[in-house]
Order: sequence, then structure tokens, then C-alpha cells
Amino acid sequence: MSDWRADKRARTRARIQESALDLFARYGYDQVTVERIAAAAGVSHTTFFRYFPTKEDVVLRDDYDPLIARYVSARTEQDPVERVRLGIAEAFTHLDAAALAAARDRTRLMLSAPSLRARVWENQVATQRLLEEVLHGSTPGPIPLATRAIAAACTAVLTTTVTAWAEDGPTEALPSMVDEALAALRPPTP
Amino acid sequence: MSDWRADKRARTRARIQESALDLFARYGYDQVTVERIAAAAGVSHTTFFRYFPTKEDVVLRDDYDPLIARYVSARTEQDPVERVRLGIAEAFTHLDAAALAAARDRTRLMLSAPSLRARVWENQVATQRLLEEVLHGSTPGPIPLATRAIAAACTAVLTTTVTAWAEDGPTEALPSMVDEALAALRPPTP
DNA sequence: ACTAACATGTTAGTCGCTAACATTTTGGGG
DNA sequence: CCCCAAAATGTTAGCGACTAACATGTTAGT
Repeated sequence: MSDWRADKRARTRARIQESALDLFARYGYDQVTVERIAAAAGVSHTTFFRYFPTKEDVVLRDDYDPLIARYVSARTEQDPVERVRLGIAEAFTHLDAAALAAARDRTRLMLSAPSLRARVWENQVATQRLLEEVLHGSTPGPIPLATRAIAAACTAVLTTTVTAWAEDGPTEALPSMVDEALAALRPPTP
Repeated sequence: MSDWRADKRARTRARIQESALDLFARYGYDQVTVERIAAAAGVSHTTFFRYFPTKEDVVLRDDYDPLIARYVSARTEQDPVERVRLGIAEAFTHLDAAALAAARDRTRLMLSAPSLRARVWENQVATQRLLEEVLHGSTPGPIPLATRAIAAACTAVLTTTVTAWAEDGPTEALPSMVDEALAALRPPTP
């Protein structure tokens, strides 16, 4: 059984990541060298890079894209922004307080270092592409500019809201903040 | 007159930038080292960094934010998205074909290297903040989430449109593409 | 036990970027 | 005209992220 191999790899990976996040929290992202992380995890810096392509990637992984895709694509509203808004609202009902708190910590860390911040926006593009496809559905042909625009708008609103939440807002307020922010994209006065 | 000083500095800066862009166009961003740029410009790599804080900054500067701010804030529409759309449309009337072509080249270069792409999204945040302030106007107090969301949406739509334009679209089509994309944020069926 | 695949360490190198210090250039006042 | 101070530049050395080459160990299947 070579699953033993995969297990060990996973544990090593987790150990490196935990060491890194711990050190980052204690001393700040820029003050912690890869060498130090590797030492704390009991490996060499080469091994570190075998598990994570860059120092930034230790922090970066975002698991929420699949969630969004799932609950947004299940929605049947005709207006795309409403689909996104209600889909995300539903996705939030499947997250507990611990998940929110963890997301908040990671977001704060990401905002703390310039090089990480830059990568946040790269992640945003991934989410945006995903949303484009969800909104475009199974319709054939290239994704029209209008759809891409709407996906871009929703994604940017999401990122902005999460940022504002991580900086200021109360920990449990994210769902209502997202709702409010996306609602702002709707026509101003009915 | 020590303005002579500033003049020389400006010319050195321009020489470095031209050398860099030339080399980037020829060999690709990653294949060109700072050392090589400096040599081509007849300076040392330390001098390079005295003029540009990072290698990325040689490519990056974006002069269009003030334009946007000016023409959007002059608009009087009540709906913020309409203000942005018409303001930008007006700003475009003050740009000639050469400016568009240059912007297109620079955009393509930015999209070609990952490290540059990442910085694009950081620039986007600057534009977003600017738009937030323009839309918020002179009203006192912190900028509400709804305003930030709309600014984020418009900025993301802009970036997405410029990206699509740089990749595919005909050189002169940017204004109409921006118009179309921003219009997509309006309610779907009147 | 033998071997082949795989994970890891060692070493040395490149490149972006910074700091300390020496050197040159330039403008102005005696 | 010469000397001085400030500004611009070069030299050198170093740090840290990241890569490649090679050696070593460790495990899995025969």
C-alpha cells in the first residue's frame, strides 16, 4: 500500500504549514524566513519548497470557491446578481463560527504583508473565472463580456466585503455584510 | 538653477525605463535581469533601484486614475454606476489612438508575467479607493459598505474589460467595451 | 537480500533588493 | 579661480527567496 506514502506527505505538509502560521502569527510574515520555518518543522528549506512552491502559498489556499460554485449554480433566479447573493447566503448557512474565525485570521494575515496582499487579488481572479462559468452555465460559445463583467463585479464586492470584515466588522457579521454589499449592486430605488 | 538637477534625473529615469521596456519586449520580463537593464541604460544596478523601488515599478505606473476621478466627479447623475459609466465615456473622448495603443502594449506586458499580474490587482485597489472617495463626495463620516461595494464593482469591471480588450479586442474598441460592460451592471430587463 | 522508486539533505548558484562606504560630479561662495 | 558641500553614482558585500545537481537514505515489491 503506497497510501502510507501519501499519508506521511500530508502530515509533513501540515507540519510545515502549522509551523509557518505559528511563526507568522508570532513574529510577522516578513520577519520569518523560510529557513526558520523549515527548521521549526524539522526539514530543510529545499523540502519546504517541495511542498509549497512559494513562501506565500503556505498562507494562501482558499477552499471556498467550490462552495460558492455549488450554491450559486443551484439557484434559479433570473438576475445573476441575485443568484450570487442568495447562493452565497445559502452557503453561509453551512459554515460554523470556527470556520469564520479561522477565515478571519487568515484574511488578516494576508492583508498584513504586501506580497500576500498582491496574491489575494490573484485568487480573486480565480474566483471570478469560476463565477463566469457558473453564470454562463452550459450555454455554448465564449463567455460574453457582460457576463464577465457581472462576475467581476460580484467577486470584487465579495473581496472588498471580506476585507472590510477582517479589518473592522464583528466576527459573526460576515453573512449580513455580504448580503448588504451585493444588494447595493441592485438599482438604487425601486 | 538646480532645476538642471531635476532635468537630468528625469532623463536618466526615462533612459532606464526605455531600456527596460525595450528589453522586456524583446526577451520577456522574466528573462531580463535588472543588471542587464542597468547596463543597457549605462548605470549600475544600485542606481536602477534609486529610480525605481522594484523591477515591477518600471512597467507599472498608471496615469489614468486622475482622469477617472476628474470626469466622474464632474457628473451629476444620481445613480453611481451611471456616473462612472458616463464619466469614463467622457474621459475617453480626451484620449487619442496613440495613447490607447500604448496602454494596450503596457497592459499586455503586465499580463505576461505573474509577478506583474499580481501588481495589477494592487493597482486596482488604488483606483477603487479613489472611486470610493469620488462617489462618497464631501459627505462626512466613513465610507459606507454600499459605496465601497459599488466602487469595487465598477473598478473590477474596468479591469476585466481592459484585460479582455488587451487580449482580444480591436484596438479602438475600448470605449464601447467599457460602456457595454458597465451597462451590464444595470438591471437586466427594463 | 536486491533493486528501483521516492523522499530528503547538501551544496552551490541566480536574482531581486539593501546598506555601507568610497568616488565622482556639480554648483556656489570666497 | 579654487575650494567646499551636496548630490549622484559606483563598488562591494550581504540577505533572502528560489532552483538545480548530486548524494544519501528509506521504503516497496520481487
